[in-house]
Amino acid sequence: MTDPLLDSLNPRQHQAVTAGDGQILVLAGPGSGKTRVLTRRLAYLIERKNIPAYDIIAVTFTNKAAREMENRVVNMVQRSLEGIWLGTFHAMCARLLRREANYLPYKSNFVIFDADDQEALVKRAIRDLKIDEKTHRPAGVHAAISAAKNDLLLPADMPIRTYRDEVVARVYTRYQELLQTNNAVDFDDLLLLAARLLQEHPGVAEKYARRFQHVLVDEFQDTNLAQYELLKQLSSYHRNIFVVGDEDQSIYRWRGADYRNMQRFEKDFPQCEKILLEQNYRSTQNVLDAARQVIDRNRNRTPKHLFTEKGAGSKLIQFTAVDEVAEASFVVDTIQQYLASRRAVASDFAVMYRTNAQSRIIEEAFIHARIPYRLIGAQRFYGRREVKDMIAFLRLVENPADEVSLLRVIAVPPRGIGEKTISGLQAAAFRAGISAGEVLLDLGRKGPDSAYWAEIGRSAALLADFGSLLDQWQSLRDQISLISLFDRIIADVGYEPYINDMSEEGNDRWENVQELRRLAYDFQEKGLTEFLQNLALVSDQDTIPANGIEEPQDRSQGAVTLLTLHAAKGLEFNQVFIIGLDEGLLPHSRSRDDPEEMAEERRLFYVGMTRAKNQLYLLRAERRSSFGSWDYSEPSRFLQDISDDLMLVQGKRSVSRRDSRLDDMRWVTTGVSSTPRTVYKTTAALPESKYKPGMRVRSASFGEGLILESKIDSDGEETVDVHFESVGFKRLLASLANLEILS
DNA sequence: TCGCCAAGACTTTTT
DNA sequence: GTCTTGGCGA
Repeated sequence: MTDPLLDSLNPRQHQAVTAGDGQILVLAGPGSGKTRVLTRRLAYLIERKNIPAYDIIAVTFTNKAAREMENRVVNMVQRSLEGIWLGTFHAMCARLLRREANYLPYKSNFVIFDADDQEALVKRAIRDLKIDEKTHRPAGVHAAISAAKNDLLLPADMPIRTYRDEVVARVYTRYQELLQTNNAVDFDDLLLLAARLLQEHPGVAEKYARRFQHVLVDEFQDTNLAQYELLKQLSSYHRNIFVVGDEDQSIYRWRGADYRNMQRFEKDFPQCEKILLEQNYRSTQNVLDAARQVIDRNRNRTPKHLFTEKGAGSKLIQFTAVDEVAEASFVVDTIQQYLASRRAVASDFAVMYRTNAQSRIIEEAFIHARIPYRLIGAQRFYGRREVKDMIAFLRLVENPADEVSLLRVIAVPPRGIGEKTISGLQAAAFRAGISAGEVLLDLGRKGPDSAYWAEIGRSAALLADFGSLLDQWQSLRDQISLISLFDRIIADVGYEPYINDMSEEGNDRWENVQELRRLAYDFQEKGLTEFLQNLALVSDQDTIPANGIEEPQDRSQGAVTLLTLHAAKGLEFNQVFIIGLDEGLLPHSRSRDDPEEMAEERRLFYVGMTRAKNQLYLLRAERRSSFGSWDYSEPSRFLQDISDDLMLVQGKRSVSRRDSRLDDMRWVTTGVSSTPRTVYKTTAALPESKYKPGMRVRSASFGEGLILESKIDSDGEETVDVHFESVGFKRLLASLANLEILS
């Protein structure tokens, strides 16, 4: 008899799924069936061990992973999953905190501030304390506060060794005060507050620890101290904790993740059972061997010997392009060749890069070649102004104390409320000891009878108008549906004509608002609070369709996926291009001086490599344009770790110089012809430029300098980039500059 | 108060 | 080259 739960598992997977009670540590290499083990384990506990779903907590890092697990388990078990705690760390913590809000200085309907809100609030804290914003950048201070929170440190616990530490501690203190008055928490607080709540209230900790007979954790290598502590607390009674992870895929150090939690786990639970999953079901042996050559240089890890039954497969291909445009066109040309020969469809491909900024050139190339692509991440939807505006209106209805949202929309669209009026409102709120939102509501309800009317003076009527709108929305909130509320807000403030000026961009903006409205549809039942929490906790990862399920669409061929290496974790593609294998980019220059950071760059590359099922392309460019001039770079050190027998090195494309007339031609790849040819550029037909890089020149106005670059545009006009000793970089028209050639 | 323009900063990864 | 910020005029 075959058992659908245990069917087709390899011996190691089987061992993990059916492991007994206690602490289980599964070291799962890439492509080794990690998700499968986790979902089967969950199903096994419920179905075979008769553990009520209610007594289980399973945590992941992304909503997508949680959803995927849920969907799979639902299909495997007869029983209902009702009552299970299955979700992301952040969502599970939010649930815990809302339930136990009476132990906290927050109301249970607190809002969750996203990255932008957090930075705005840090900025405000810095200004409140009259600290210089230039020397203490809000982003940097926020990063320091976030790091402290991930290490479970409150402002009072901050070690102070330098003046900077002292500044950070003060801002942190003020920042927390502001969050509290806004009835808001940030991402890190969700973890920190939950962990500390359990630490400080043994009664509460025991309640949850007794309930959760089994704790399951995905991506354990990415946990930070707060998460680790939380898991320990939750599993402290039954002591059944099942974690799955891979040190080699830990890529969130900068977010406080510590892969050594894997080792800490072994120390904290010496009797734990450790299971190694090494059989890979994704990649060819060549890809695995190359990946291993890269990752084996890291220390402090459990060596793994990934193997596959797929066979060697084809060699990796390395290509050196002359610049980032040539790099992009190699990607596009190669994909077109596959598509033309019908050996692949667009969705088989992924292009991965270290920094989001690299996506633009690639995007342009895809647009020109008319290959459909989808871009993951880069805040493209939730970061949009119009989307944030609408969310801010909704958050204000939910929680008028949310001053960040209030300030965001109080003058949107412009309604005569400016800086002065706002500071008057804030001053009145401060004196009354209540939030600005409450003052606004009072003005709206009572008009001239409000105690604040006279205090604020001239502009009180304008504030009262907006306050009255807010008041109406609040009372409508429980009477009408979420969608109706949404529409009502748009109508009341005249948002549509404000953002949609009928231009193409205006239409896009309005489309985004409509998209948000569609998202609200799914929360008609669950309500505003849930909708807002969901908006705060969705990640870009969550927009990637689940494995195997293609978007219901149009282009039956799907689209090429463009994404950062970070976003690639957990995914797989037939053909993978990793671009930008240059020193300074991958590994990134910011990791240069820190061995731990460098090791993480290596892991990041490893994660990217192991996404490839069949073919892996590694690309680099000898130079890249960075605002104005060219950056030249060496090949990434990681390339040198891959042995010659695994990799084919291809010649570079011959473009000797960037020329604006070629920019138009560059993309003229022949999409219709059956053999799309690479367009090779030559310099033969070009008019000679008078000035050449490296020449020394003298200018009447700037003195002596060195030619960095020279190009001729379509009118035959020559533009030169010169570095002058006196004034540095200048871009000049050769015909006007009258440069004298010295050498 | 608001919109326009110029100068300046800016590129690491994101729940 | 692009996005944000701040200053200035209407």
